[in-house]
Amino acid sequence: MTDAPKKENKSSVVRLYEEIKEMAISYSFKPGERVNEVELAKNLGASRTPLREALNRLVAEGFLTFVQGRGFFCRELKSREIYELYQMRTIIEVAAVRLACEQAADSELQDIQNFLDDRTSNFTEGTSNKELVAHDEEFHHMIMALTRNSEMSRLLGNVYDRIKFFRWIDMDSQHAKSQLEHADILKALIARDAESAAKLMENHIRRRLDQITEATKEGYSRIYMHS
Amino acid sequence: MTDAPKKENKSSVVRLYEEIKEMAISYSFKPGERVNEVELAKNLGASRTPLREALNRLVAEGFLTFVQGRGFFCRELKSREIYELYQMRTIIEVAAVRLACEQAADSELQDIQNFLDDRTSNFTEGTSNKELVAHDEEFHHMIMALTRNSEMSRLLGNVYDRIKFFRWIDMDSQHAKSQLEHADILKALIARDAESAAKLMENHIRRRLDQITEATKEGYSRIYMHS
DNA sequence: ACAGTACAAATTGTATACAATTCAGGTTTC
DNA sequence: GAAACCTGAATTGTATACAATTTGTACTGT
Repeated sequence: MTDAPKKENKSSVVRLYEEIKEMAISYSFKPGERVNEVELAKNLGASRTPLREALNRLVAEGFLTFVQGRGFFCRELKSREIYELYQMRTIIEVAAVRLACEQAADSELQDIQNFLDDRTSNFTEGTSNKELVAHDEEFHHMIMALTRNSEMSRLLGNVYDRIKFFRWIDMDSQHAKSQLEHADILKALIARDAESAAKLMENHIRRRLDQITEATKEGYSRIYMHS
Repeated sequence: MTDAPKKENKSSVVRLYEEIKEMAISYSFKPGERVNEVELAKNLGASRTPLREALNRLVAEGFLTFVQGRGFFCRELKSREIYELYQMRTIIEVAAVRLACEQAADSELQDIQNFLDDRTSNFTEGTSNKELVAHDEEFHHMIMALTRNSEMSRLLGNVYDRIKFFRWIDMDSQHAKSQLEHADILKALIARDAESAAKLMENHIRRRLDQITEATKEGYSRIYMHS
């Protein structure tokens, strides 16, 4: 029996939170744009009360900003913020891969190996960027799970969501190299070589950051980028 | 003149958020206890609408939990969660002190030196635990600020708030040793010795965690502690 | 032209009403 | 005696009403 037939009793707030979060991740709101509450409430089929509760959560998570008396706004596209988030991501994941090296069971590493093998064979030309990013993310989340630190996992999820838009743009010609790097990181983990696993992870992420800054400078999303 | 007569520009939501956050930090709500919305709203002089908006923010920040149809609850006192937060704190701060070593201006390090000197001379027997913790926190925030990473600063603030209750309990006989360790960390920073600064910071925090786990095991707050 | 102003429209801020759900208790049933 | 089951009270979930504030715009005087 699967999860399907269960009575769907998600509250409005949770549903709205998830839907609006998706919109924020993909920049359905334009950067800096004010969120019109009555309009959004009507579009999502709810009233302003649960809507504002959801918006307040998203403010706390860094997807929106809030100005007293003026309302909720989409976060800006600041390259500084992207940089900071990538720096944070690096720090967390490098530490995570070190912890994983000590704590992971052999079988867990084997699971990740299987996951990678499975995907490389199933890859086709038609795979979308979003799917590639999702796959990439899953690898990193699997490593993170080995730390047994749910707070850090949650944090990493938040960071990933906030930079996802840029990863979608950037994933074009990177997934092949990226997959090789994943394999290398895992190899170091299986060899229980924390030092080189950490180094590989650091370079892996730094390279992505370099690409992003390059891409934004070259105008991939110049329509949006402000500073 | 005190706070009363000035036109209070802050919205209800922001005021409620701050007040309830203080209550959550200090466990004015008992662990696991449900937050009664009408009662709390009455006590804080507002209606349920802005109250719930504030509560939703605090859920997103990890101070409260939310269960569909049952309402908002004070977070539990799980030693596992404390451990995870301390581990996260260690990772962030060790990385921060490394970054600070590269990036800080000499004058900024001198400022921190002055801050420490100032406080050691101003310390008296009557200083409360809360003040000592606040002073301790400020040192760490000053180091963090040297990374120029506002996202990491914000995160560290959240982590500190969530473990503050335990630091209050635990600060009793530690501040003297703690201050010496702060001086050592700063010395390593001034010498631009990232490796030893990182090592000192790691030990500094690990020792606190050891004390906390010890303290909780010995029953400092057995009234509260669940698992 | 342009800064300032007045005023209407749009929008946010908050209280309240009521529906939906959960909870507490006593009662019945086995 | 314990589990299942009612039923009214308490509590949460959400829509709506209206007050407070902000915004857009036409108008005014210089």
